[in-house]
Formats: sequence, structure tokens, C-alpha cells
Amino acid sequence: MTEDRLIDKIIDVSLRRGFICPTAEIYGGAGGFYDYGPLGTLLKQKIIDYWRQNFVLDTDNIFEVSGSLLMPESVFQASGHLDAFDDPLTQCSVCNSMFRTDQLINDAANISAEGLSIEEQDKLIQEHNVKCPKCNEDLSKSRNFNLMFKTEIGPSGGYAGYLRPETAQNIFINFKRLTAFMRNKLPFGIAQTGFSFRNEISPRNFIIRLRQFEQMEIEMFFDPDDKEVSSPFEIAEDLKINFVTHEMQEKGWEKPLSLSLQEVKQQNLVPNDYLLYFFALETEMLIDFGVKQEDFWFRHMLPHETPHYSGGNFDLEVNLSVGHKEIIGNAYRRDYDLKKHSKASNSSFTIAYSDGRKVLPHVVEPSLGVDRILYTVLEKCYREDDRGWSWFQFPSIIAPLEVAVLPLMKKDGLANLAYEVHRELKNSGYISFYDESGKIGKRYARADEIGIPYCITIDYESLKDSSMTIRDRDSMKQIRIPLEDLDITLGELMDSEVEFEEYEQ
RNA sequence: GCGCUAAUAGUCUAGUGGCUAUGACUUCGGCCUUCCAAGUCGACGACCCGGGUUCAAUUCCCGGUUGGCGCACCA
Repeated sequence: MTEDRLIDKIIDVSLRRGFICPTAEIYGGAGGFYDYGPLGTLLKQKIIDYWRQNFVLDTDNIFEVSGSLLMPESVFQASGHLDAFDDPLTQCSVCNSMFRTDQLINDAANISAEGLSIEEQDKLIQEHNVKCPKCNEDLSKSRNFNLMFKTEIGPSGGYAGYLRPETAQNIFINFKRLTAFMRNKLPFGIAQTGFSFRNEISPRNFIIRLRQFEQMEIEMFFDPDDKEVSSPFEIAEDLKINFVTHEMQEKGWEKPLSLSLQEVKQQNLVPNDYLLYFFALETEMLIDFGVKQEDFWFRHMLPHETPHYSGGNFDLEVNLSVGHKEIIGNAYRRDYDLKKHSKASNSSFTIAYSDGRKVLPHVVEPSLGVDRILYTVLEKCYREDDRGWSWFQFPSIIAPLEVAVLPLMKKDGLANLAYEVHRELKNSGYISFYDESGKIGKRYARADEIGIPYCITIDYESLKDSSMTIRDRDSMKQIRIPLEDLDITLGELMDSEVEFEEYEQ
């Protein structure tokens, strides 16, 4: 058991306790698709709620929208996804290795095959006698592999549609409506959460690489001449973040730099201050979710890792048991998307100032992977002892179930009173769970395993004076409080306004 | 997508060309029980899918699906 990899333990408890399971499992499943069960859904909802509150609602100039998952081909023609996601692949006839045709041509003949048709590319392979780089044998005819899911809209069949490969495009194509709503004033942000789809060649690692995944994104539009954030966006200059520069990657690095946002700014490590604004929110979010700061960093992506139009991409990477994984991408997309859609749709996306100056906004995009963040939380909150028992040390703010109400025993009216308390907690808005089966110790363990932070126990003293105990998951200690204080005390504990130890006397 | 490998209750696992396919834990019900999974009685629950060989396939063969590892891919 202890030899198991951490991810296997996470999968095991996910299946057993209703967090996550494979989609269509009884029919053999489908690679890259997972369903969220009761606890997984609650946990995911809490993650999204946190993002909505802290990234969107707490800021004046950011609003959330909700766009279609399926959109017509013209959108992706304009966005570039149809070309960029459509890779011609060729295969060696002997060793069966797969290669991207355009890259082979580029490597072997030093010709850019970008934009050429698949037939033209195969012709170039023949003309230049390009062979398999591994075993020098003949290559098969190329075939296209498109990472987007295609379907048809309507009954006639002539109107192609695609599932969106990122949430962002909804926002760019609605830009005129959105600027009107924002009364043509920069800066502003448009947020969106929802599913995106990519037909990945090889999904791996549970919910780390999925074919259907959920994103939380903001497109932050600003005047490119105005690199510093303006009100109401303020930067927590003293906040320290972990950062990996281009230079460090060239030399080889072991530990990221710990820099204050002010230092990052002074050293010109990022192209604009909006990135810093989101670095701060992302760092605070992960810490609030129970991830230690030493376990994640922002890495300035190398030029070959970013699209040509990027003004700089900064991945938030986490040190997970399955390797260093990107769970958040911060992309400075400049005006690439607006420019493309403006041209393709023949509409103007510029914003005019009163002095007559016109500007096409630039955009910074913090793109948060919900599933990857959720997996990170599961892994970083997972605890086990030498008996092999495990539990999740979820911070209250994301615990799927917030409180369990347990009668010490079922008999003597303890169960009835406990159930009443449970109903009252539900009425007060807590996500409360009632459990009366078996023994009290077993029920504590069951509650711990799924990370319930507090258990309310109803005992014989409760029958006399309506008092009850609150048990803290992490210390296993208990305090006794009167019924009338339960709501407030629990609320203070959940909000971390008061530490559990302070209630002990 | 390629190569290697695996697939038996919710989880982990034993085993077999042939009666009714092990065991543990979990779950549910009962008894016991005045605070941290270990007492007791009982119950539910499985051979990944399709084809082939065979009198008979969970077992052997072929194909597929899914997972793991490696390669490739990841604008």
C-alpha cells in the first residue's frame, strides 16, 4: 500500500468516496473523460465559487459571461485554430513512429511547410527523399489530425461546427457588445467558466490531461500604451511569488527565485502589470486552498513554447507526484485575437478616446484549469498515517462537506436530537452531513477521510443542557458549546476568524 | 497513435477448460457500545467488451476498450 504512487491513492479514494469516476465506466469507459461524483462536484463548485468571488465579483471592472460550447467553423477559421490544431502526421513504415510532416520537411530540407496542403507536403517529402529520422526507412502518406471535435449544425449537413477548444473565443467574438456594455472604457475584464474540448492524442494521468476539461478564464483588455495597472486594479507589491526566468532556464535551475511583485516589476521580468495583478490572485488562491508556496512557481515560457503572437506566457507550475504540471497559464495575447476576428468579420474593435485617438486593446489571459487545480488540491491535502489510514486536510473554504453531525449513540434519543441539529445547520446554510451508523470512532474516521473539517457530537450531556461538542479534524480535539452558539462558532471557525485552539480552555 | 504490460464485487485480492468462483476491507440491517475505523450475527455485491476454438471459456486464441510505463504529441 505504501509503495503505491500518490496518484493511485488519490484515484482510489476518488472512486470509493464519490469524488471522480471514469465516464461511461460500465461500457468500458472513454479515454480522457471523467465524471464528477457528489463530493467531487461539491469540491469543484467551491473552487469555482472562490474564483468567482476573488477574481470577478471583488473587482469593479470584471464581469462574467457564459458562451456557447459549440460554434460554427468561421469562428475557428478566423481564430487560427482550424489551421493550428490541424497537424499532418506521417508514420514510419518500419518502426511505426509518428512525426509531424511539416517538422520533418523543415528539419530535412530547411523549407517551411506551414500552410501547405497535405498533398503538397507529401510531395515535398518525396522530392527531398525525407526518411524516418530514427531508422531511415520510408514514410507513409500523411493524414490530418485535428485536435478539435467536429460536428454538423442543423439537418442539412452543410454547416460545420466545432466544440470550442478554449473558452476565450466566445469573448473575442462578442467584443463589440461587451465594449458597449462596458461603455467603451478600458481597462475591463470579461470572465468565463465552462467546458472546453480537445481531442488529445494521448490523455494521461487521471484528470490532468482530459479531452473535456473545465476552464476559468478572464480576458483582461487594456490600452497597450498603458502598461501599468490603473484603478481599480491594485497590485500587492510586497507579496512574494516564486519565479523562473528565461535566463535561469538556459543555465539550468533547481529552485525558483522568491521575488516580491515590486521586484519582478523593477527587473522588467513581465511585459505589463496586469500579469502581476493576476499572479497575486493566483498565488493567494493556491495558498488558501492548502497548497504550500514552495510547491508552485511562475515560469516564463521559452520562445519555442509559445505562439508567435504571444507577448509572453507565464505558466503556474506545481510540483506534483506525476511531475511538474502546468495548472494555470497566463498569456499575454496582445491584440492577436481581436485583430483576426476584426479582419475576418469585417468589423471594428477599436476603442475611441475623446481626443480622437483610437486603440485596439491588448489582452492578458489568466486561464485556470479547474480539473488540474482540483487534482492539485486532492494531492496536496492528502494525509496518511503509519496505519495506512488516510484523510484530506481540506481548508474549510473548499471542504466539500463542511460539518458532520453525529449522535454518540443511536439510542436514548441522542439520534433524534442530533438529526434536529443537523437540520438546523442546513437551514443556516451549512453543507451538513448526518451519520448515525456504527460506532462513533468509525464515523469520525469516515468524516476525516473525505476531509470534513468539523464534527458535532451529541452526547448524554446534550440531553441535559443542549450543549454539544465540536471536534476539530486536524487536532482531533473537542470543545463544548451551548446550542445557541453553534451557528456563530462554526461560522468563525469556517472563516478562520478564530483558531480552534483559542476556544480551548 | 506505436511498443511493452495489465484487467475478477465499491476497493484490494485468490483461483480454475467443468458442481453454487476465494478471502479481506467497505456498504446495508440487527445486537453490543457513554468519544476516535479492530466485538458479534446476517445480507447485498464481480470474472472489461465482441468474436473464435471446444461438448463446455472467467481461463486458450484473435480483435477492441480502458489503465500503467516508454516513445511521439501537447497551437
